[in-house]
Amino acid sequence: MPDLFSAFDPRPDAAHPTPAPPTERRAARAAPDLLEGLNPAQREAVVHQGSPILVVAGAGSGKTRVLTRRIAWLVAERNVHPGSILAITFTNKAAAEMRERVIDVVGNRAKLMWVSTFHSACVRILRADIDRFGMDKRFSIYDDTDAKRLMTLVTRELDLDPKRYPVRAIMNWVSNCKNELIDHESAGSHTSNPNEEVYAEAYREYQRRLVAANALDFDDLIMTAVHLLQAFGDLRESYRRRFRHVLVDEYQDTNHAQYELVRQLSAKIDTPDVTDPTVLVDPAELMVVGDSDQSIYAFRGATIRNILDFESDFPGARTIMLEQNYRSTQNILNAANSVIARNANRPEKRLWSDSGAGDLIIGYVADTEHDEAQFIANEIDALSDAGKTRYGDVAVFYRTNAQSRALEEVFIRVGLPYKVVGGVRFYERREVRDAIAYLRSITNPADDVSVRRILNVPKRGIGDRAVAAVELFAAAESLTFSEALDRVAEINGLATRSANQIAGFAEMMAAHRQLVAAGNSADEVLTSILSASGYLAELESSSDPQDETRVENLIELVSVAGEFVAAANTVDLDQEIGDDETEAELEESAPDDSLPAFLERIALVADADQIPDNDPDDDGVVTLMTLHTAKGLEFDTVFLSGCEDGVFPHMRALMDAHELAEERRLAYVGITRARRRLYVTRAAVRAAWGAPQYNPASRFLEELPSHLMDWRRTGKDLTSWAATSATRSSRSWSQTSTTTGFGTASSKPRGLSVAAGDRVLHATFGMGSVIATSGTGEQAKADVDFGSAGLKRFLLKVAPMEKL
DNA sequence: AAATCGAATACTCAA
DNA sequence: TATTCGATTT
Repeated sequence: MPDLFSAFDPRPDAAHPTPAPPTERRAARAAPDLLEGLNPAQREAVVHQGSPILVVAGAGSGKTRVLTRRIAWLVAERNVHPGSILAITFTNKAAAEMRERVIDVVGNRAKLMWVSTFHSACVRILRADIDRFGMDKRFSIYDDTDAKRLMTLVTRELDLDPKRYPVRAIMNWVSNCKNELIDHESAGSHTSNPNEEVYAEAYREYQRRLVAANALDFDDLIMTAVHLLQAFGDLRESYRRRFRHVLVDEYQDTNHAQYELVRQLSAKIDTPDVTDPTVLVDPAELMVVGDSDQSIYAFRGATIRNILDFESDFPGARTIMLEQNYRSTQNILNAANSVIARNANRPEKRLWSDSGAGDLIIGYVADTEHDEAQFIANEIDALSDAGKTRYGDVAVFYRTNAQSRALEEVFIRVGLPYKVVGGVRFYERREVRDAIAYLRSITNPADDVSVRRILNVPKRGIGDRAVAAVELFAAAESLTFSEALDRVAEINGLATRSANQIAGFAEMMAAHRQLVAAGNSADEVLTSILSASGYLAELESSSDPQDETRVENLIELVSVAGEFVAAANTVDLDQEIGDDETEAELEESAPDDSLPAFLERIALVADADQIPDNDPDDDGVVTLMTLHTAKGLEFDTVFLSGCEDGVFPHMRALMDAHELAEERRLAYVGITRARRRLYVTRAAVRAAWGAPQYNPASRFLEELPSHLMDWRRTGKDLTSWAATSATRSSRSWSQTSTTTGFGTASSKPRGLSVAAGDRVLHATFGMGSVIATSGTGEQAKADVDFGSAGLKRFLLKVAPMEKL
């Protein structure tokens, strides 16, 4: 890979604003087009030269447009070589779109750009040079589930009490370390309590096993890429020479590791090549785009520090603000502004639009989540019948994936076409994961987690005892698990049947590694292993109806692989690459339909990559997704469902000011996705884990100016049973109802009845206020906020508590 | 070694 | 509610 970089000289970057255009025609056409329709601030961002630049882009202010135009401008006007551009986007889909649009303007040479997500870019860097850290270039990428499995093994080995040290907690801690670029060796010195000493030890062992399996988890992708650049000057230099322009989208959601990566790539070149004066010594031009009000990924280490401190991080930096919104009506913007204004310590910023006030925001309070879904379905139908919108222009948002169920049930019943984005993901289904584990075992035999997953799937009679014997042998001979399998004849204490089965398994895997080595494409290898392993046969002969859909999913996976292979082998014949590109460059974008390439692709698909395309020729489908997934998108009509305290904002955010601020930003993101129509809905009663939950109105609803609202149904309209404890102000309701549970009135007369909004006095925690109630009868519980003492949940039957 | 059943657990958000 | 885990049985 480094050879490829030196195979071309980046052309001298245009110091002059209007360089000689490659062809007269292109320049004559492209130059005016690229700035057309941009406001002055946008225009400035597009043509800015030299110093680092931060574009503060409010929601809907046309930042994607700015990014795309700027890249096109760089290539068409400033004669920048496409291969020297690195653009980081948030999703692969966004990357693909941006690439397409630039190709439209400057032609196929644009394919030489790196337009990708942080993770894809890092994988690319690692695939090229991770062997310098002693790892194989065919490393596996472990997702969250794989990582969790591995960590569970670690805790078992270290004999940690899973109650005291939950796997989840350890993983979060490790993840935080990696986001801060703290490796397993130095983690021990970053501990502040005895618990963390244990975490650090688990980190060390986890990492040791990860390396032994020749695997990286998601956080490693970024951290290891940064470490690679930090460790090897020549590598660092070659990337810095290569990338003359670095552009980063959604900068507010970068974490420390990502920030450091950007810095590494766009830093000054330390050792200018004095022998060749044409080699550039200036650092790459850096442009980052973001909006601190849309920062919603703190839970995975994102810090708005990066955007707030940009000017001090990059001396001489310049900031451009984009405040004009081209997306939404003024009513929607005012609503968004009014909500986000409640967050403390934010730089003042107000979006404005000249597209008119537009419709009022429609609010609806439903009795149950099903009624809420029914209202949404009815509204969508009515809008569609009236010709006001197409299904494809409508989206329904919710805070958590679980909320999609009620919506789906109703949408199916009324026949409303929809698609759920995210949630139970395709690649997380058992059969798909099994198939992927097979593929990973083939490409990366050291991948213990995958090999062990499928060793006895389908059943081969290789049980725990056999696995233990293999493990023992592997440890004694210091082999990987897979290598031990290959030498099954030497293993003692193995039942003959098991030994035979293992030998057969090892042979099968070896044969498939041959297939890959012989250059067979990903879909061929997949098809072969599914039948050779007997996996498909077992599902097909099963009588369990669930297995039918499993077979369908596997067929789907095969066809995904087929499409991948086909796409990799597609060459555009109608557009030719400029003659100034060398063979080496072309080779870099050469088709790769191999199995490792396929695995890499599917490891990094994001939820947002699955969003249905909006084909103007048909009606499309309604899109259902979480608020997080909705970031960066826009729809004519948006439903913000589940606006209830405890749901949105989420229960776990209620006690912490920072988390609450993040939830509010999430609300801001949700509201600003809407172009013309915004609905906010909530349900008084919602089933959670089987038991009904009564939630009060979301505090964000009160933050919407009432003159912008059109309430179709309010808390006062609730059916009486649903109104029970559902509203903050309805104390009278609660006294009539909750006491009697369901027909067991006499059994527990001492069960306290409370409603959200009630004040209570607790024997140990003192005074608090009821946030929400859940369960009925004997199981009735209440969540009470005691201020500094925190939020507690009580079983009302036994809680030493009285109502005030 | 595999199948079956009941209990426990889990729902934030995600590359 | 739905899946997963572990213990128990065959």
